[in-house]
Amino acid sequence: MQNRIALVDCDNFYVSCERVFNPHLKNEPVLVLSNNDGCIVARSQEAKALGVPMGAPFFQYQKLIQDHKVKVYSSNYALYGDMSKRVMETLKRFSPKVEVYSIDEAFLDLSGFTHQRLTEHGQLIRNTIKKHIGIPVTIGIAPTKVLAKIATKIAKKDKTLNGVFDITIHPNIDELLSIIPIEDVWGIGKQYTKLLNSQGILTAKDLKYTPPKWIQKHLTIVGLRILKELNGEPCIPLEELPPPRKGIICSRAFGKPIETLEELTEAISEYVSRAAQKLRSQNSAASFLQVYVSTNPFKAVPQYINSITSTFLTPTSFTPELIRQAKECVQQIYRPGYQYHDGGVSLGGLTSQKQIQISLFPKIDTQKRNKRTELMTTLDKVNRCWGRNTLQIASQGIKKPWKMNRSFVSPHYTTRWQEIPVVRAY
DNA sequence: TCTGGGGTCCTAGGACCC
DNA sequence: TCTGGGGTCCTAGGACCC
Repeated sequence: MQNRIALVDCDNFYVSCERVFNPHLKNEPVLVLSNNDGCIVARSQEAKALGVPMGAPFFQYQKLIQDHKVKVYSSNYALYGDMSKRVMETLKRFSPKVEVYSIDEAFLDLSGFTHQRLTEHGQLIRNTIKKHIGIPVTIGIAPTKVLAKIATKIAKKDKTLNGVFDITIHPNIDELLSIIPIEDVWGIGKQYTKLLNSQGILTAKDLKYTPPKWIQKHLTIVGLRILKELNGEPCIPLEELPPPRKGIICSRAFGKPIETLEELTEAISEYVSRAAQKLRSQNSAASFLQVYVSTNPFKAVPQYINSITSTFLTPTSFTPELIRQAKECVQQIYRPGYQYHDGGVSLGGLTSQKQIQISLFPKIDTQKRNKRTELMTTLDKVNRCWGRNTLQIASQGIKKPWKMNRSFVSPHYTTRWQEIPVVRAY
């Protein structure tokens, strides 16, 4: 059976999510910003056409934004995450094997559909997502993931394709590959582009015919897989069930610089609490925790960056215990006289909550642990239902002056009862 | 004033073991 | 006089992704 993979890629996903609930944004230039309104992370076609680059600092484009009346939004991950979930659920109707690759992309196994016209099937998927969720998508179909990525790229560029491109119906794939610059190939980043270009390898086609030995030597086995996939040989399997995360990070710039130990402790406690919740949601426990802090490298102030790791005797997912240990780290790491700009917590050495090594005094231990588990389960349930931090640990603070800035955030249309859009008939 | 956040995988090299 | 070799585990660093 021939291998057929479809990559379904949401167009300008964050912008599209905002547009679903605010039709006035249609055909207008729209931007979505990163946390703290720092960088531009999503752009509508109209904004791209104005020359706003991906990842650019927001403040550098203020003038252009005003001049062209560009609509700007802070990131609203609650909304995007929920919309993503809906898209993915709908996709699962079209193939029994779906890999949710990122918030806005999924690979579908369409190998069983080869007798059908896959382009038509793709159109059906596209129309259904648009109709049911309101999100526009582009679909690329190919024998391998790397080629499906390229097919999607082509479908985005060539408007006559109507958002769906099956690369296998093209009579000459090499011809297509010869106009794809090497840096547009999935898995080839900046450094590899530099290296490959220095060898005269400029396009996807060039890479396809480079000696595999040379590629493996310089681009490791990862590069070799890309080469094989370009040749139509599947090497990167579809993963339906994502394996549990091996580490969990919560790090973020503070809404304003922090100078006191108290505020730093609060902010780090908050980050720990969020990381712990992610940890429990995948039923893991952490065996060590790392705290890091840093000053603002873009500012002419005394610089200080430091991190510290602390391990647990028994892996844990109990927020108070994680926070207690993190607080000790903060105390060790904190130096007065600096303006702390950002900080983070990472949880590592993750093990399954069920496989935690039982201590020498199981009776006491098990009892205590069960109570803690119950407490955390309840806390997560309450917060899921009533909003984050309905229940929280005292050291996370109340006022939170360091909280991130989101000046242009849209309502949580789909995840908060109070913010559901209201339609009025006049 | 304002410059993102969260992940993965691979390799090389050192420590250690038998 | 002659001083091995293979395996595993861990970590740091470097590449990549969205």
